[in-house]
Amino acid sequence: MASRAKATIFDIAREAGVSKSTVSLVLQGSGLIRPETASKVRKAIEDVGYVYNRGAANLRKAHSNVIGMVINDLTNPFFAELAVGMERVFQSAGIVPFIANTAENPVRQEEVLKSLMEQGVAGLIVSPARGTTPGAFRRIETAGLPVVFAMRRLPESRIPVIAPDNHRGAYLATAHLIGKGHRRLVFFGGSSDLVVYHERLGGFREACETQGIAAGDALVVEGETSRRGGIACLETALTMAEPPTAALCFNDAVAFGAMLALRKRGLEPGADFAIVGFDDVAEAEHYMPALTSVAVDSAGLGERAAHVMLKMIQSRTTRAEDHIGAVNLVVRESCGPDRRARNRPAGSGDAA
Amino acid sequence: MASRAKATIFDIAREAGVSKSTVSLVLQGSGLIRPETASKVRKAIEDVGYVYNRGAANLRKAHSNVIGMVINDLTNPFFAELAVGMERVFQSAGIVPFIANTAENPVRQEEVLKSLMEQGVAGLIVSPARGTTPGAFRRIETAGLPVVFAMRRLPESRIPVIAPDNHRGAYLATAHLIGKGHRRLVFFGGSSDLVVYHERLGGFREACETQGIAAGDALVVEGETSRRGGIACLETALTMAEPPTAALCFNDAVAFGAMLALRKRGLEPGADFAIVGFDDVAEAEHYMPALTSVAVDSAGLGERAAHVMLKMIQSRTTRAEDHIGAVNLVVRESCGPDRRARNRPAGSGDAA
DNA sequence: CCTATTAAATGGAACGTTCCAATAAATCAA
DNA sequence: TTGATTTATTGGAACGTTCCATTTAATAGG
Repeated sequence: MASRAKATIFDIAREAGVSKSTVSLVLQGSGLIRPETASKVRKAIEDVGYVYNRGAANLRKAHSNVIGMVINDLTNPFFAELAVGMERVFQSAGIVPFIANTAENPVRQEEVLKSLMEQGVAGLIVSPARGTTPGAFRRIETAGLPVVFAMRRLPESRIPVIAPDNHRGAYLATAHLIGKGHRRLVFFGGSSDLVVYHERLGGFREACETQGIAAGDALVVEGETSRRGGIACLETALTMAEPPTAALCFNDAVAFGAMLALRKRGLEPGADFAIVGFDDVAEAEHYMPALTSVAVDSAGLGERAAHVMLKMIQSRTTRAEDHIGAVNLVVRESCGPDRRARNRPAGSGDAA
Repeated sequence: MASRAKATIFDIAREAGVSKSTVSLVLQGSGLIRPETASKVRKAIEDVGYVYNRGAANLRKAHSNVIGMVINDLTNPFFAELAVGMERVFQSAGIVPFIANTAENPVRQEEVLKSLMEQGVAGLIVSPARGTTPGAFRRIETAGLPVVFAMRRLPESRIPVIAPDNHRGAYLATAHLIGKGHRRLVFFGGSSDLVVYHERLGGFREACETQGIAAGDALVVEGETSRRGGIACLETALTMAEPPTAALCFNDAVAFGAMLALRKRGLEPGADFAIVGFDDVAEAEHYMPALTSVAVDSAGLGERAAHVMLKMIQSRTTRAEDHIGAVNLVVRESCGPDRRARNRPAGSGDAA
């Protein structure tokens, strides 16, 4: 049954006693073909075990039906959620998204992008790896391929971005911490080569300033954006002369790491040290203690990114509006009041 | 700079003053070309903003450099780890893996497989969705495309499988539970349309039998293989006339769910009810309490699957040996001894 | 019955590569 | 110098589709 060489439309044509053009028309669901002929052809297709060669087709057709999704860290559940959101909308548009992981490695990213382009994707949705060079997307842009950045952006790039309102999210979270009585705050994780980092840190700083926290009391500890990074950040923070009592973490992974490190030191997250995360991944709700976090609706952002991409492809443009998604703080159990504040007059003795 | 129509090797040829064949040769890194000519061509490639059309090339060449990775649940961190393992080895072989998610949906899976085939992938690594029909891979097999199943298998299929030793893993875990004094055990999650389920359940049952647990005391509660499934399983188990004191869970997600449900009822996982997971995802170690689980070395299995695939492609065969990966039980804090056993003579009064 | 119109099916060129066979240029042996 | 050999380069025919321009067949109008 399995003929050695793979079947082409010519084989189908012979089998069905029609011309290759007729077969092609049937394959495309054209209404020009008489129904009986069409079903005869369809039977032949089945019989010869035909598989459509999209590469050959794309040689003539303008655009393919696949779009590439380039993600910087597949093991972060956050990105899986993003991916799932995108898939929902692409599926109903008859588009197949292929996901590729860059593992936060710009070199790998380069390869992956190249490969995706060579494959003839119709568009690219990218969450760029840390340390991506400014020129990394020049090739793609000059090729006129639609690209949208999801979650992350590059400095001075004209590529549209779909991302949550990082500044506001961080502001909200920080204000919450301050409202709980904390005066010595720290920002954990991330690094300055990430635009998102500056946005979140900016929100953190603004909240500190408007709520009257002295600049010197708003600490910053950079680090990896992973659980491991969170552990490291906490260790660093606790060795400080005047250690903080609350942390806003770059993302939930960092927050989980920080909580873990607290436990290792016999401290209880929430009671002994307040932690707020960012992203609100599914785990946040189920953690012990449940993590207070800034919900960004990752699946929703994924859907949005997909829609924008669809529109770009359709209108064959490479430009689109940025979309800044609403955020909201989900308060759970990981940030109680500052304990020391309860034992002293509030606001006193905080400046170093 | 960005010429409207995309550049082809002819454009490069004109630019460099050579023939298209020369360009092709350079593109393939052939040693037949004089170095100076080659670099002249390479410059032209750069100048015209050329992007290689792999679809066109594959029309002549036997095989592409992309392999498809079809995963049933991208949000399960376990699969992300598997994917990462595969990527490591494919990368060094110059192969780009494209990941597609089926979200445990056989229809979606069908689409995804079709699309991947049409794209001309060189091979497929698949963790089949629950409820995959036996014929789902017939098309692919008759096309002679190499396929390997990872983690999951289909009943009566000749497709090679890379999976952990599920039977043994379950046996080990169950024996551990019994060793801790538990006599009323339950198996949580999964369903009988999964071969893995039967394997793990088989190990569970065998351990019960050899360790002298009455058949009636080895309970089974089927359910989704997710956190939510675990919650449901636990609820069901606790409403039983004579509830179990320990559970082996189908996977870690189910275990996390079960622990969560215990907490909701004011019970402490480990102390009040023993839980063992399966897969040992990264979270297991960091959970509260840390989850005892069967480690399967997912990244290692991913690497193995990739190697097998590489060999199949190379030797253009569609057959390969199954690979059953070693497992080991990682004991943490989620399963203490049976409390009741401490208050009674061991082994008495357990049969219903 | 002839012509105009519509419907259905078809042949051929094109898409961007690879690869083989052929040519052209350079080197060598005699 | 001539012919043989090696080294670089090239033209042309595939590869499996799509799509346009045609052809053929069927139907309708007069």
